[in-house]
Amino acid sequence: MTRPNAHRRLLPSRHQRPRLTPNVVAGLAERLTPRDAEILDAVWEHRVLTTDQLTAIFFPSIHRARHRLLALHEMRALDRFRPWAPTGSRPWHWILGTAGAHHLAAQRGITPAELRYRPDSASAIALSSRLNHQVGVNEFFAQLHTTARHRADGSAVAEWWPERRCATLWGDLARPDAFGRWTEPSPTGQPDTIDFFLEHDTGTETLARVLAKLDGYAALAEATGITTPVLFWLPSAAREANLRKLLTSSDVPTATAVHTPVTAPDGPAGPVWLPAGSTGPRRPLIALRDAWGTINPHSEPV
DNA sequence: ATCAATGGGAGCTGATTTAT
DNA sequence: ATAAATCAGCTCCCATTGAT
Repeated sequence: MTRPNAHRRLLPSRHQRPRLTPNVVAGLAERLTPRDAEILDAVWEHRVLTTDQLTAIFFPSIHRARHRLLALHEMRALDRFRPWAPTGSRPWHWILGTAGAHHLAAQRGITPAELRYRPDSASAIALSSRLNHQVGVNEFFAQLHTTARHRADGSAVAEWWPERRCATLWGDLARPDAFGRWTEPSPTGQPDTIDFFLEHDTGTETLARVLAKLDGYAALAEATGITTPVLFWLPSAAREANLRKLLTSSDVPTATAVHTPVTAPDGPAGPVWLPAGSTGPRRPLIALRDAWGTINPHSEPV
């Protein structure tokens, strides 16, 4: 009963997962590691994370990630789906499972109902037209985690607030895809930090509509007294060039980058950012602070 | 001593591309 | 048209490591 791997002999696993009884939920509490709990939390907060993304954030190797995620799946802590792909295969996409929701609620000291978890609404993302967008946003932060892990110098994703949390706080004015805080060590000893709002662009909105969001960000900056730069993470060089033509005047600091593997091989932490009004060279994420002068450094959001 | 996590090998599935 | 090669990703298995 206490051997987590014993049940793995039972195949096919999909049909052998236990029903959700109080016993299952209680058993989960004994078998989940602290990292497992973080995974459940992340999958709930960010709706859906792929095997690669969870590996980047939590695991030392893809091999171990698959191993543990499968175990969590069989415990009903996680659910998963695999989007159809025109060519080749896609990784598993992981979402919170019913037993995982119970555990997460207990961990937070609330009831499952208060968590507002519904299995069908959680899995709705699988068929949602926003799946690619959500996965893209999460990929941005997964790549930051990869950079931090690879450097092992103290660089870190200090904050990663999902769209839902941002909307709760500021939704009447602006609805960023995420709020983030990235830190890197500096020679002074005091770490460098940059706060940002992410606008992950998949090219489906008109540029006029994208641009119109900046009014909301300006209003938000005025309301809170904190100016937080907006980063546009774009799918193609053409899209970026067209947007930059329109970004010439703005009350909010902005920067753009193109997120193809060729243009951003090192992810968003690398020298890919071009501040609005600048002609180059492209700067690393951390260097954007200097690009706009000192905008209330180290200020707390909210 | 025990048990979970890790690292890596081997083999499987499902899909496409290339060769016969 | 059929078979073989190829590819990404997942699972099974075993030896080792690490924490308690």
